[in-house]
Amino acid sequence: MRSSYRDIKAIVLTRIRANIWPPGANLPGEIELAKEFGCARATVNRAMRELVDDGILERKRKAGTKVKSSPTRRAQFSIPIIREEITNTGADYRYVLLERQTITAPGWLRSRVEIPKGQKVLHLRCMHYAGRNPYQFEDRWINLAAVPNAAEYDFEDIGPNEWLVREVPFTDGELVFSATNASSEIANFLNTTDGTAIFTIERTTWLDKVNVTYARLYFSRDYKMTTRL
Amino acid sequence: MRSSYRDIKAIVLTRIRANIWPPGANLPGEIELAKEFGCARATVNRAMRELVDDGILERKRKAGTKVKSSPTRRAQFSIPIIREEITNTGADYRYVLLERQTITAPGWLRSRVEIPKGQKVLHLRCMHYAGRNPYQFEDRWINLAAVPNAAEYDFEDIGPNEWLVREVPFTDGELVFSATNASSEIANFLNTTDGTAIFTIERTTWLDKVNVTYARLYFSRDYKMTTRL
DNA sequence: TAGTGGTCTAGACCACCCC
DNA sequence: GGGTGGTCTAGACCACTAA
Repeated sequence: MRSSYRDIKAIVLTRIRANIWPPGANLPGEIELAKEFGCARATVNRAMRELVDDGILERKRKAGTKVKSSPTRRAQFSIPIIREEITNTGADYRYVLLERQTITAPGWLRSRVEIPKGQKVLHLRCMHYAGRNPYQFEDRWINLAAVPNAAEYDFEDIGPNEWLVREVPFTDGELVFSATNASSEIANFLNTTDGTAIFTIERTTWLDKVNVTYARLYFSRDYKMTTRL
Repeated sequence: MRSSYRDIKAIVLTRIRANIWPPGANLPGEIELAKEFGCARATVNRAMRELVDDGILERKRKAGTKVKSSPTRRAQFSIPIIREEITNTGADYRYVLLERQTITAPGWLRSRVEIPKGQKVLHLRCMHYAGRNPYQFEDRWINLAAVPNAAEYDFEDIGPNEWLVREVPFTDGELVFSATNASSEIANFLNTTDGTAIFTIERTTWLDKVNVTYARLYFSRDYKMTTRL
């Protein structure tokens, strides 16, 4: 049996680990490798392209392929729908809308997401529970100019995140991870004490340069986000 | 000009956004799409494969291709070499080794990373600075059975992360993100007050099931990790 | 069991960019 | 200018799995 692109990836990785091709080294060209592995050039090409995706190799036309000198492995993760994240652990998911209010976009929000002055936004605050335990407090603003039908939806049964993901497409997004000391209000929602370190995600999404929504997600105490490389 | 795989990706995304193919909908098969776009099936295949990678589509043999019902976009990020992360901001990078000690792996570490009893590990504690400001406190353990030559390296000039990335290959890794209240010791290192919320990364890597290293990285106050979707 | 995606091939043309 | 990777093609066989 000839080599598949998976075989080739494995072989290349082995050689890199064995220091046959140390960081910074140039690899043979695709044609030569295809000859060595007894396969078509396209097969080698696919293997190499995936290794670039994985952050192992660098390629440039004419210059060739080399092992990245500092092999910064790329990690992939996905922000799951919170309902699924909770039910996957076996717990019951419960959602509560705390507040729903149409307001004029405040200055700090406008400066953050480039919303014009006077623009109306929908402000929502909600809690997500895993069984009896608070799981996440969500503080969210939705740009009503970008999502007019949000104004008619009550968000009593379905959280804004889940609703938006299903109803409103987006082209760009930003995620910011940080740690926050719980304010007394947030501590109260999350059933913990003032000042507790809270894992926080800020999420912003755009549809073709127009801001759709901005959210701050405060997770319960001891929440950890895990990723494999 | 015929369609390239990039064109096809763009068209498919447009149709999904225009609700021509709403979440959960089945797409035509590759052969049919190839006919529509006037290109080879392989070209369609590549476009579709990448959309699966991006978290937009799901595919199963025989069942066909459908739009993910909850389009969980996957985000990619790379953990940069800390030196580069700092010098990229224009600041000077400074590294200080605080402590270097060979010890028998403590129980909590063994249980976490499956190191046999009695195994020697190298324990390092270091600080990374951006200019005059503390940037990260690193608490690291290196499995000397997996990385014997770490015992002979002094780590005075190069941080363990950077050294390991260059010297020791790994096959698997785990990243855990969380928020921690600073202990008085960590607060001291990071020049902040007790209890400050600290963004924390735990990183574990293995080489073929053998643990290489485990590290806890405590970032300075207000550190944020940003990713685009 | 039949239909769909998964993969491979041999050949081709092209774009980029280092020398 | 010429070598390298980037992409596309037309055709083929295979593997999985829903029906």
